[in-house]
Amino acid sequence: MFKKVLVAEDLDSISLAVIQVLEELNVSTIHHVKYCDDGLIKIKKALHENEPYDLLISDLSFKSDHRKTTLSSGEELIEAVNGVQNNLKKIVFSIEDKNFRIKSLFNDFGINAYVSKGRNSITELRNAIEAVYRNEERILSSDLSFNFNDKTLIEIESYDISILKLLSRGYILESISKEFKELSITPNGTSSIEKRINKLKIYFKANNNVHLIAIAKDFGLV
Amino acid sequence: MFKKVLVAEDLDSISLAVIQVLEELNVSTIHHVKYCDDGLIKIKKALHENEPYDLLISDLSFKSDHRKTTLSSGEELIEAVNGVQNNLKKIVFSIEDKNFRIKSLFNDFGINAYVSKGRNSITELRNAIEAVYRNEERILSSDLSFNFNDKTLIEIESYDISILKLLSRGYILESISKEFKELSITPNGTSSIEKRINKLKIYFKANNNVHLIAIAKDFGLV
DNA sequence: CATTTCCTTACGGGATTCCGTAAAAGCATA
DNA sequence: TATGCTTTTACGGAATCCCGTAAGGAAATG
Repeated sequence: MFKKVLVAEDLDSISLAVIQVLEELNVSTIHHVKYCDDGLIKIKKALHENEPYDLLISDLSFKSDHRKTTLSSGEELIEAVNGVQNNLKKIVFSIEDKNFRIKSLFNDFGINAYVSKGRNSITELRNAIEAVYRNEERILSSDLSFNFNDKTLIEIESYDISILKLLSRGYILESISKEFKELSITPNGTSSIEKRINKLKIYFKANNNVHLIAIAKDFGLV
Repeated sequence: MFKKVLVAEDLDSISLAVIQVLEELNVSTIHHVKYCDDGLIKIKKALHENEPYDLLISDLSFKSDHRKTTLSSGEELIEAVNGVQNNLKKIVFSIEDKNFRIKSLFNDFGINAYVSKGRNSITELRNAIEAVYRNEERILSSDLSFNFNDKTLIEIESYDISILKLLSRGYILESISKEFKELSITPNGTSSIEKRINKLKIYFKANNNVHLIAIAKDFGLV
């Protein structure tokens, strides 16, 4: 079994359970951080001292409070970690259940398992840890199990997200066009952006922009 | 201390911690349900058998899964419970941190304490339970502590929420007007609704309807 | 009962979205 | 360079939103 594991989870009520699982699995060194920044520091330090972690179990969303942070989400933490310790195994343990985001975690962030917090997540988490230890890939807790080849949501790219983001901040077409020109994002004609929004509306079956943003918010795209 | 407590919480990783707190406080009978419906049944049954619960600790949001449910949120559970056992003490333990919703829990649902899930929530929860037992009122975990007299968000009433809900579902002004007429919600002229939306836009500093809905989503109003 | 005030509804013009068509530009191929 | 294909941009009319003004109606006041 893993020897040294780091848990990144802000809610104390949850980290308690995670640590308990790790103890039951006889992990000898279990560390826990409540902020992403602390997680990165610990990983760097361990690496520097030649006692690197075997596994990272991280949440995705972290509450913001008085403390100023550089890394504010699990994604950011994982991205940073990938830059310093490539071989570290990664399990994400989160409430998120949107295919789009989960797929991106496997494809873009190279995580090894995703466990969704739910009614039986403690067992699911234990299973996932054991499976990752056996070097299995792309482990998904059983309440999710979607098809990785399904292209439905994967097609939405960062360009679309940028549009949705600006829309949700009250920009009108012309302002979006202007902003895109400044950021050298193409295409940036109002007409092209309009067409793209139209595609999104068809895709998400939205009646109008207001509806579209409401849906995008529900999907966690913005 | 309380003798008989019911915990309504779907995430097993969290209920574990809650139950642990209750055990430490020497609560002799601790029951736990993962669905709101089960919670109501248990409370009714206990009442019927003349062994009612002293305290309910409930989450607000419950994941939906294969199982069909009548009550789908903590609010609905509490509302139902208020109808059958008025003297039951109620603590809400949730991640929610929007003043609007929390105030409504105290004012409209008569809860005794609100503890927000966070980095020190286990201690907060323990304190809240003890305070409720001492008959203290309106207990709030320390990371929130807002002013109850602050009228900023309390002014937004169900009429506004109805408008925002329909907007977020893609309705245009005219459709909202028609819908309101059918439901006998007044005022229902397109012009009045328009004016109300305008007020909301000023209030939330929104540039347009799209922006407004994005903000409303962020605030958890819809 | 007349007057005032507030709330609701109606109307209108400009801005923006919505949606289709067409021109212009970029790109590959021969 | 010429040709065809695709992507991007431009344009225009209808629908809807946006925002101010005003008319109509109900409740409050004297």
